[in-house]
Amino acid sequence: MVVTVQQIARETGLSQPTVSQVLNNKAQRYSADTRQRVLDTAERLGYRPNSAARSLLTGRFNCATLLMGSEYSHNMLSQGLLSGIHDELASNEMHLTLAKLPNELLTDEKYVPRLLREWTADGLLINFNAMIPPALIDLVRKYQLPSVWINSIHPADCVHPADLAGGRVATQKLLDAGHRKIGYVDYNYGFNDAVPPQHYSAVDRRAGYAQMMREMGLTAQFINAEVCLSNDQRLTHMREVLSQPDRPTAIVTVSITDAIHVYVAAQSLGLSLPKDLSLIAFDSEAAFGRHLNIDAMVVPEYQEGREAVRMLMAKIAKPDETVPACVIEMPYDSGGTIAPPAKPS
Amino acid sequence: MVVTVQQIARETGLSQPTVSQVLNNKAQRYSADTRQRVLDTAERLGYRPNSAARSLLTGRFNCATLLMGSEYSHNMLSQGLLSGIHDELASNEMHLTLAKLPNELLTDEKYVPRLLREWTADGLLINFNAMIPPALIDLVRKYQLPSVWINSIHPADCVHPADLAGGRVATQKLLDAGHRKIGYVDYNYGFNDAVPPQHYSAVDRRAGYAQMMREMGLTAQFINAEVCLSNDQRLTHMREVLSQPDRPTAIVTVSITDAIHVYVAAQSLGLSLPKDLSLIAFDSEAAFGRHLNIDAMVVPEYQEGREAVRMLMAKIAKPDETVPACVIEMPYDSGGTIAPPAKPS
DNA sequence: TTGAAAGCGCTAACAG
DNA sequence: CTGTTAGCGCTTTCAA
Repeated sequence: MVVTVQQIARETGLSQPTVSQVLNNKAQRYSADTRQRVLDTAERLGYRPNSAARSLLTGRFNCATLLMGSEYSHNMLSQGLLSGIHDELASNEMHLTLAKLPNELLTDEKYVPRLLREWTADGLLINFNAMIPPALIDLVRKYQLPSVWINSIHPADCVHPADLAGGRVATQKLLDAGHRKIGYVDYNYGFNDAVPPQHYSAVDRRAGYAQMMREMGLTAQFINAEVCLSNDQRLTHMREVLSQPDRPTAIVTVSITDAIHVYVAAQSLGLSLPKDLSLIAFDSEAAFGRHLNIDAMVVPEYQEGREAVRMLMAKIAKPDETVPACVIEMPYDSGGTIAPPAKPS
Repeated sequence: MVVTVQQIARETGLSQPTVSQVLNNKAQRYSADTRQRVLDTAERLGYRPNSAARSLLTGRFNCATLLMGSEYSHNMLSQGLLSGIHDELASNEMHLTLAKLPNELLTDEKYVPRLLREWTADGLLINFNAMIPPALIDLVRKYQLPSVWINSIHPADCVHPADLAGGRVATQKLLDAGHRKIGYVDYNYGFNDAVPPQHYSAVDRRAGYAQMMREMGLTAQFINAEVCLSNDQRLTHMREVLSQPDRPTAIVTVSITDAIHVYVAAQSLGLSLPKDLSLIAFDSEAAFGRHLNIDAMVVPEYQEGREAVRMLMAKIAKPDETVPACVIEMPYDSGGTIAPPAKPS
């Protein structure tokens, strides 16, 4: 059935450690003949090293676990982040296991997924976008595994985008084009019974916008609602906003969803972008330019993933040292939706 | 450092196997006192079983590997699929490792990721949406690991949505509402230099639409282009189509991206949905209703994931038996974009 | 240049 | 009820 080193040893008439040595490329000291014989039979039999046996011996799993929340809004596991994590792990000869933390943990503190109950990985990447349950933090500490927080702010050992700076830059782009009446759209903002609660990124992006406007002596105009609106309600609301005589000439949105609503509302009012309205959104790498071309501050997911793994590798090497928080700038990508305002205000 | 059964044995003065037995809940035959002592010290020391040691002994890794292409268009790893796979694995006390197959494999046949070179998982889930490289198929056969194909059609051991039936149902919905001039939009269709080549799903969805139209004695109207258009070009093209006097009164789109283009183009022409135009799209679970409310045939990703794992578990149990292909119906979800045509044609 | 011996952490068999 | 013995597949000494 499964081919072991032992079998190759028998087959070749060599000792089991000899085969092991040859297969691991160590010790060029073996005779060319022996080496060839071993490699040939290994190939012929389809030998594959048993990672469990090696782990047991080395004490390393060559594996990191990505821990995520189980609700869509909690994890938003993006293609880019996953790719970045995967690629950087791969370049360290490590692989990735996935653990979704079910809602049970949030309520029933007893529940812990097997991946965490057992000793399976060398490190932990924690991607909880919002509402990190305190039980999780305890668990991580108790688990004593090198870990890095992704997309959340901690004193150290974390990586996240520069959302505040992103908010500033987005606003700056519109200011540079000559806009003064700039609105900020986040239809998920503000209502307390929101599920999930606001993530820091939404708060920071908004704050970046507000800062920039204040510094320029301009009035911030927040466009949102007190309650959670449906897509259609948002479109209607947005149409109302854009129908006002003193409507904003440019808009920043916290997400691509909001941006699409602005885009569609504008179209239906006969406003064309960017001639009559400028628009810039925060967007993920994977979604950028996918549906519509919209200027965006792009969440640097891939780089985040790579950076997180680099930090994790450092922590695995020196478990007792903390790594300083890593804040990654958001690049700006043009989508052709920014132009000077029609009539200078 | 790392706590082992051995240490608990020393700590409690018991033998190492005794501790092991107690921890594994087997053998209630131990004295209550002993059991308590073991469990307490295990808890106190923060004991965690070493999965490698167990794997070595049992010959099972309690783990499945999800194999994906590394290009966006190749994998489209959706939230739903991942969740389904994860949850079904979890309910079998298994976990998930991820392996992205880099482009090297497509060209350099020598390259194989470590996860496949080594003996690490009990089974393989293969999610290659398009262009499965022949080398991969060989590799899978050579690897002799129980495996299930996701989102691709094979004689057996595969799970995929019923795209053809989906195309028929989508068209039927519009027919039922009274439409006769029904267009089909797929801007990625038709040009040969397309990257990636057409996935079967696009072909089947289109074929389902065409079948239905033919059966009703109606003329199919395919809306696409000979070359790959940008988002803006698609919008322009769509506007032209919808400006014709004999424009379709209803549209099926192969993807949500195309649907958004139709939606926006319609809005900009002053056509409101569903009054002036009905629209139904194929959409993923994760994206449904996310940006805009649009009627959709929803790709049953979560269920696919669960089904794939169920099949895999069966194959792991009986590696020599094949499992019949599993085709999953696509549910229809209303988004409020279907209504009878304005003037009955 | 190769083989023998030991042991990683754990479970399963059997003996007491 | 509990301890002893053995061994999973592999790597790492160390001896020959």
